Amino acid sequence: MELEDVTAPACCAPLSGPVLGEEEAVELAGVFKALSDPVRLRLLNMIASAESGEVCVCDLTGPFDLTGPTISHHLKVLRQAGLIDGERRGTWVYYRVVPERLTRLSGLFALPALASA
Amino acid sequence: MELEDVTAPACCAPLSGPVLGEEEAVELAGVFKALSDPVRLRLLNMIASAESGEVCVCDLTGPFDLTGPTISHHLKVLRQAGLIDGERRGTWVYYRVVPERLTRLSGLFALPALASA
DNA sequence: TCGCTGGATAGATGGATGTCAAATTAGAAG
DNA sequence: CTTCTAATTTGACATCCATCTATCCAGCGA
Repeated sequence: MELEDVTAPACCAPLSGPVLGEEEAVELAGVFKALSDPVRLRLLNMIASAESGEVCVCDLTGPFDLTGPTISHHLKVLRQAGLIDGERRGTWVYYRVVPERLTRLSGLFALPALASA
Repeated sequence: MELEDVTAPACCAPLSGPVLGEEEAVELAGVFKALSDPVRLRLLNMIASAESGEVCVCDLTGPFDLTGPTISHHLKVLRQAGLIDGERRGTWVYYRVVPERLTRLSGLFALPALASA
C-alpha cells in the first residue's frame, strides 16, 4: 500500500501570505485537484466521519452508482494526495484519513485582516 | 462583470461532518476545481496578499509566461467560483478576494477529535 | 491444490480543460 | 469619428481525466 507522496512540503503558509512560489503552487494545486471531484469528496467525507476512524472499501462501493475499479481509482488519487491512508487486513482493505493533512489545509484560507484603512 | 455564482449554498459543514450530499459535493468540488490549477493559485495569492486589497489585471499578466487571454480565462474561473470579484475603473479592471468565501473553506477541514477510544 | 471473493491494475474511450491566435468590446485621448 | 490600449470572448487544438470492461493479484476456505 506504499505510494509516493508528491505533496510533502506543500502548504502551511496561508494563501494571503507572502508569495506563493511556482513549485509550491504546483504541489498545492495537486491536493486541490484531488478534492475537485464530487465522488472523491463524498468518499473523503465518509472516511472522515466514520465512527471507528476507518472504513472498509466494501462499504464505499455501495453508495455510488459506479463500478469497483472507478471507486478504487478515486481512492488511489486521494491516497496519492496524502489525504487518506489504506491498510489491508485479511480479505478487506480499510481506509482512514491523514489528520495532519486536513488540518494543514485549514490554515490556508486565513485572512490577515483585510484592513481597508 | 456580473457572473452567476454556481456555488452559493456550498460548504460550511466540515468534511468530517454528518453526510455530504451529492449536490453539496458537486458544488464544493467546483470550488476546489477552481483552486486545482497552479496559475490560479498564484493569481489568488497575488490578489489576496495585495496591500491595497485589490490588483489590476495589468499587473497580473507580467509574472506569468502566459498570454493575456489565458490569464483572463483563469480569472474568470476564480470569479465563477465566487473566490474573487472584479470591477472596471476606466481602462483597467481590478480584482479583489471575497473574504467570506475563503474563511468558509477554512472550516471544512476541522476534525472532530478522531477519538480512538 | 482449486476455487471464490475483495480489491487493484491495464487499456480504451468520450468529455472536460489549459493554452494560444484572432476577433471583439470598453474607455480614453486626439 | 477615429485610433490606441486594456481586457474579454471566440474558436481550435492538444492534453488530461473520469469511467468502463477485462484482466490480474491477494487471502481465505474446502
